Amino acid sequence: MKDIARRAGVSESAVSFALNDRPGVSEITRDRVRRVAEQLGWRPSTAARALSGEGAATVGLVLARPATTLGVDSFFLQLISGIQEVLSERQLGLLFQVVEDVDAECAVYRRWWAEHRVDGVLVVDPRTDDPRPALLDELGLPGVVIGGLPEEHPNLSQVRADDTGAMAHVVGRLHELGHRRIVHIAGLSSLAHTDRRIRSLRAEAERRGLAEVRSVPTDYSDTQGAAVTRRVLTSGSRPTALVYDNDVMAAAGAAVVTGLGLSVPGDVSVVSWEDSVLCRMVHPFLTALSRDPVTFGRIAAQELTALLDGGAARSVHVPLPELIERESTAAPR
Amino acid sequence: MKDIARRAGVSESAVSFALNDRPGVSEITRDRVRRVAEQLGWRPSTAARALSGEGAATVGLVLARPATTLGVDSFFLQLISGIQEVLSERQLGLLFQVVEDVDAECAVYRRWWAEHRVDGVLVVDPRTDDPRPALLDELGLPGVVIGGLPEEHPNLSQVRADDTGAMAHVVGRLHELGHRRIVHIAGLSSLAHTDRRIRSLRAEAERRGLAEVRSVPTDYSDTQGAAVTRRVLTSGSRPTALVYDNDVMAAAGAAVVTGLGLSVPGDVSVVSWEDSVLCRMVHPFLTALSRDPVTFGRIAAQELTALLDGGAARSVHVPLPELIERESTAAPR
DNA sequence: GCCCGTGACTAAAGCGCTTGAGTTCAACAG
DNA sequence: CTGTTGAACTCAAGCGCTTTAGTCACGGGC
Repeated sequence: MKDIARRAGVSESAVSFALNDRPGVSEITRDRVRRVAEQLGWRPSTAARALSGEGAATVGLVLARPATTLGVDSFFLQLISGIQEVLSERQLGLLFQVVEDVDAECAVYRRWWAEHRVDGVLVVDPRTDDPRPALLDELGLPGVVIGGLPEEHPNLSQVRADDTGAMAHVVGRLHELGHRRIVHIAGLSSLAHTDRRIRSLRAEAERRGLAEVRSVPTDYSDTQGAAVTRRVLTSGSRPTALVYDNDVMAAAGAAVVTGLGLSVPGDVSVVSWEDSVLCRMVHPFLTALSRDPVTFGRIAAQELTALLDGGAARSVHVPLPELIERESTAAPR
Repeated sequence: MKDIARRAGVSESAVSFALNDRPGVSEITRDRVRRVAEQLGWRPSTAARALSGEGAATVGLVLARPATTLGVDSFFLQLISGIQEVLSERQLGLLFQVVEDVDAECAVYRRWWAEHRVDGVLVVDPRTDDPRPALLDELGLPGVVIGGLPEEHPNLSQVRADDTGAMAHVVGRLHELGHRRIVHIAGLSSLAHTDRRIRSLRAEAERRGLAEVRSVPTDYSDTQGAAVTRRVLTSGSRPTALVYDNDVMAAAGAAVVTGLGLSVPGDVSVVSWEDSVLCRMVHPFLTALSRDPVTFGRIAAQELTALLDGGAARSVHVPLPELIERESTAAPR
């Protein structure tokens, strides 16, 4: 900037004003300064900016998952890609970290905030009893929760997926087909959306007078998905429809169904709460709820930038996922 | 730091020395300062550090892929998780960005470096004719290439996968089983490792006197994997073994094989150059090369920190992937 | 002709840390 | 007892930018 000032024949402050579209310089000087800056290939040093109170021009995202559980998930990279679309428009960086558990995640937030590394964070995988909102409050760190907590929160924005609506839709469709015994092979019970889905299922079943409907939580792995499937199909009165909380379990589960000599969808219908190549890769092709993680990310990032611009926290909803009916659902025989 | 200095009764510089394990303070003052700092919950401001010449304590990683191609890939999150293990030990942040293409990637490097946002970068998906090494050279930006370029490079470290060895192993095993007509359904031909695998295949086939062996490049998608599989199986003399450059294509391909009324592995053996849940989810289970992306990332991050510490650039190799033989490979009928 | 207001621009402090050039003082050799 | 050394510590500048409190000149109203 000193160079620019010299070459443009003005003071450093004038350069700062000119380059930041602040009043205090005439249009013609502004232009001159801009040209010189361009010519010199000047870029603001984020460090200096951050130091003089502007914030770090960076948002943080930490993913709390053991290394082994990673990579089952196509959801995340797409989410991030949506986030980036918005962030890069505003020249915001994304500081990313993966850690083992929520405690470590909290520690990361503390550190980032103390070191002035981020201006705000995107919180994923909200939990039923989540320590993070309180922490962000305590720190005063702006954040948006991707997925939605059970309650509203005065300082955090939330991007909510309508799990209740989606569940009602799925159950409705299955009921319509004639299913009355449905088992929901759920994900981690510590996650808020798992809990939400389980409750919604119960509520919807009640509303429709379906007695034999229940949820079984798992860890999302193909192994548990398969194990639970085997168990529910071989004990008690057999369900005619299975709803899986992700694609991997659905695929593994469908394989178990056929392995037991039953047919999909003849004997058992299968629905995956996540669409991916996998659903079109196993036979029969799996009926799936298709969410749009890219849009999800985009919205979340927008909310965060709004928050950083001083906007008030709020809750927004992403569009209801669409149920793509493929070959794995039909009326029960 | 001013506060710490005051409370500990020393100058700010003494505090700096004490906290950074630099000589110039007695052990007893150092301890005192440390205690006060601890008590005050002090954390260095990265911005200030960066500004006074210390670097940004951050490394960059940009992924150049169109949004749609993302998420097919379990490789990346695992890679990143390995990277993080090493980075977080050293309190280094990871600045992450996904962009559409390599040009955009180059622009990001320029910006990051000009803005002093990163100290070094991890370069993924090296290409046959890659503009990035030259750029990093021009900028003087330290980098390590994950995957390995065709040639060595004076300033960039490389973490190389032994594609040649792996290919030799796969072909050797198939030959041993009695296969003589092998088709390699490769990935993007612009990627260096694709080229390497194609060459290795040719070389190994020549060495073993196998005439009917070839590679067909694709875009890694299940669609192209399926299409190419159909083509090679229905035209000319039918291969007895197919080697796919990723798991998604292998699974899609295997489905096509059975769809054509052929049996896996009776008529056609299938090998996937990537292991994942998917390989144990389709029937028959797929024989796969099992790499370890976490280790890969860990090694890459280590090389980068070495480089940042002033070490010389060098090439290291990751362990040879293991061929996990499942149900999709056998002697041809 | 004087005063004030205003728009254009400058001077200088400050953000939190590092660092090289001092300063002080105790210990020790001569 | 003096001179020297070196360890322990302080001073102050500087990193690149923002920002507040100016300065300065010009024009218009009285």
